[in-house]
Amino acid sequence: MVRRTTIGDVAKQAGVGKVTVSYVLNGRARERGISAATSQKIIDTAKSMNYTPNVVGQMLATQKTNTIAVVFQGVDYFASTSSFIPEVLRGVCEEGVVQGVDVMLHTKAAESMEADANYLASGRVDGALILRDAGDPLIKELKERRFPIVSFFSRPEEPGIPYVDTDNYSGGRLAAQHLLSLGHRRFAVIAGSELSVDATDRKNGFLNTVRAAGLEIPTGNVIKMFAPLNEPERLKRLMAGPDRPTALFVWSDDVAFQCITLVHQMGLSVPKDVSIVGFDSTPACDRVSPPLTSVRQPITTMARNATRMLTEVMRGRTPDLEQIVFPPQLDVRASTAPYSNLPTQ
Amino acid sequence: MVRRTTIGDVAKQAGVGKVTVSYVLNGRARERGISAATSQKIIDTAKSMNYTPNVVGQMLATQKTNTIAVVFQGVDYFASTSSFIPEVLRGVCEEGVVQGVDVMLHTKAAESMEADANYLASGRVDGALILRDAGDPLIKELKERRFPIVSFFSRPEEPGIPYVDTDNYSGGRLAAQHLLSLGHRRFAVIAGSELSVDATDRKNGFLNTVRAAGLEIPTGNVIKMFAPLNEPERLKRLMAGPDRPTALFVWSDDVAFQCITLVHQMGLSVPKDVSIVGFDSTPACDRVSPPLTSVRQPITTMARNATRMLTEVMRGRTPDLEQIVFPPQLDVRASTAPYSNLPTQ
DNA sequence: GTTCATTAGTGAACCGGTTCACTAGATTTC
DNA sequence: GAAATCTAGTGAACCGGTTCACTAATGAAC
Repeated sequence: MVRRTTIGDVAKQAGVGKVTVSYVLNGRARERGISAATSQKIIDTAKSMNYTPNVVGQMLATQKTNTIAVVFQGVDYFASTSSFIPEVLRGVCEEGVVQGVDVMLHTKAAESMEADANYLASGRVDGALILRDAGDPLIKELKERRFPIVSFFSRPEEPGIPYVDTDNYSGGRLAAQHLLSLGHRRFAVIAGSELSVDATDRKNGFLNTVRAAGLEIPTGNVIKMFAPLNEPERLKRLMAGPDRPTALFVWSDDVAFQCITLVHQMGLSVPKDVSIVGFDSTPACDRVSPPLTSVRQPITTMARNATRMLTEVMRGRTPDLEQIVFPPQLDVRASTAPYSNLPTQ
Repeated sequence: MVRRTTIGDVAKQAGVGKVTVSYVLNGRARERGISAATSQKIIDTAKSMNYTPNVVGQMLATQKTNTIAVVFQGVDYFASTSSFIPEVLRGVCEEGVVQGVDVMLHTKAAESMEADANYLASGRVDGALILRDAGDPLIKELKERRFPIVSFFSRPEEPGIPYVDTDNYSGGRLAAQHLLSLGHRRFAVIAGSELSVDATDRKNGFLNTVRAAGLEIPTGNVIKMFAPLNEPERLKRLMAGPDRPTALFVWSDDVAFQCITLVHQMGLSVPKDVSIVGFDSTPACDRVSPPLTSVRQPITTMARNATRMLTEVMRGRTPDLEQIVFPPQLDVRASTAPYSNLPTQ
C-alpha cells in the first residue's frame, strides 16, 4: 500500500486549516460559516488529490465504528445444508447497507466467554447480533457491560434484552394441528438442544397441542438430534419398532432433510409410511424429495428487523419495540399425507 | 457503553509511564529491559482494572486493522440454495482465526466501482478476498492502488493477481468423459455468465471433450442460465423437442437443482430420460432427488488457502505460490445413468 | 466612537494507543 | 578512575481524524 493522502495534505494544498477541510467534507460548512468559495476550493482540491478520509482515524475521533458483529453459536453453524445462514446474512447485509453499518463475522473459536466478550467490547464494533442459546453467559456478560446487543432467532433468558424471534410455540402447534387433521395419532418429535429456548418452544408447542387432542407421546419418541446427525440409531430403532410413529416433527429443515434420507435408507416411504414436518421452510425444501412440509419463519425479514433494532440501540434510542415476534406459517408440501394404515405396497 | 479504562489509567494506577504498560502488555518487556517485578505489577493492575486495549487506537497507531473483507459479486449471491456461500465463509472464518484476522462482509450496493474501491482502500481493512467476474474493473483498480487482494473461485483476467481456483476446464472434461462413457451422444450445456472465466472454462472443457470424441453440440443446445432461473422456456423447448439431449451439464449445483425440478415438471425422469451433472458437489447434492452427480471443488479448502494467501500478501511476503489451482473430482451420484433409448415406461 | 453581532476560519486538545530516541544510574572494563 | 556498557524506563512525536472555544475582521446599531 502506498502512503495515502491525509486531511493535512489537502489542507496544505488548499491553503486552509485541516479543521476547515473536516467541516467542509462532512457537509457542515454552512453551519460553521465557511464561505462557498472556500468550500468549493476544498472540495475540488480533495477530489483532485483523490482524497478519501481514513476511516480508522474517524473511528477513533468519533468513538464510533459503524460496524456490527454477527455472532453465531460457533463456526460449525456454517456447515448446515439449508440456506438458513445465507438468508440470515442477506438480511443483515441488506439492512446494514440501509443503516450505513458494516458487518463483521465473529467466529473466534471462543476459548472462553471472557475472550469473546473482550473481543466484542474492545471497541472494534458498536454492537452485535447474537444467535446463541437462551442462557448463554456471553449475553449476560455483554448486557452487564452495557454493550449493545440484539438477540435473534433466540429468545434470551435474561430479561431486558431486545430480540427478534418467531413464535416457536405456535410453530410447533401449527405442525401438530396439520398432522392431527391428517389423521395421524402416533408421533415422534426430533427436538434440538434443550439449551435452546426456541427449540424447546417448538417441541412444547407440538407436544401440548397433541396432548390437548387427548393423545400421548411416549417420552421415548422425543429424540434429540443435531446436524450432522449424532446418533441416528435411536431414530432407526424407533422407526423399526412395531408401533412406529406415522408422523415426525423435526425442529429444523436441515435435520429433517437428513431424517428423510435415513427413513428412505430403511426402505420406508415419505409420506406414505411416515409424514415429516420441518422447520424454517427454506427454499431448499422445494428441492428435496419429497418436497418438505415445513413451518416457515421469515428469516431474511427477521434478520433485517434485528439489524435495524440494533442500530437503534447503538444510537441510544430505545427501539419502538423491544421484542419483535413473528407469527410462523405452515408451508404444506409433499412430505405430509393423510394417515393410512395400509402398508407400503 | 460506559467509559472504558485506557492504557493511561492503568499506567497511573501502576505508577509507571503508559509506554511501559504498552511494552509489557505486548510481551516486549524482556526486549525493552523491563524488570520482572514491574511487569508483574502492570499485568496485575491491568487485570484488576479489567483493562483491554482499544483496538481502534491500536489500528491507528500500527496502521494495521488485521481485518479482511470478503467481496462477492453482489448481495444476491446470498440467495443461492446450495451451500456454496456458507462453505466459503466457513473456510474464510476458520483460517481467519488461525491467521488472527477478522472477517468483514462487503456487500454495499456498489453504486459505482469507485465507491467500492474507496471503501475497501479507506483503511478499514488490510486486504480483500474477491469473488468477481474475471474482468471486473474493481480488481484492476485495487491492483493499481496496490491494495492487497486475492481472487478466489475466479481466475482474473488481469495478470499478476494471486488467485485460488479450481481447474474448471478439467472439471468440464470430467463431466463430459463421464457422460460419454455412459453412452450419451446428445448433450446440452447450461452455462453461466460469459463474463465468468470460470463458467466459460467449464463449458469449453465440456464442449472440447465432446468434440474430441467426434460429436457436435448444436449452438442451440448451449443455454445461459442463472439462479433464480431467468428464462426456463429455452430449456423447456429444448427438452420438448424431438432430438432432445439425453444428458445435461450444468455449471452450478444451484442451477442444476432447478433444472431437475423443471425436467420433473415436464414429466420426464432423471436419470431415465435425461442425465444431469452439476458443479460444486456441495452436501445438498445428497439431499435432492435424485442425488446429483456433480464435479466437486474443495470449497472450504480453497477458501482457507485464499485466506492464508491474502494474509501473506498483506504482510508483504510474496506467497509461496501466486496461484493455487485445485484439481476437480467427479462425485457420481444417482442423477446420471447409462444412455438408453427406451422411453419412460 | 463604543458596543454588539455576524462572518469566516483556526489553534489546540483529544480519541487511545505505539515507537524512536534518549536518559539516569549502576556496573563492568581496562 | 574515566570510559564504555548495561539496566530500567520515559518524553515526545505520531497515526488521522473531530470538535470546542476562541479570534480577527467587518458591518450594524445607537
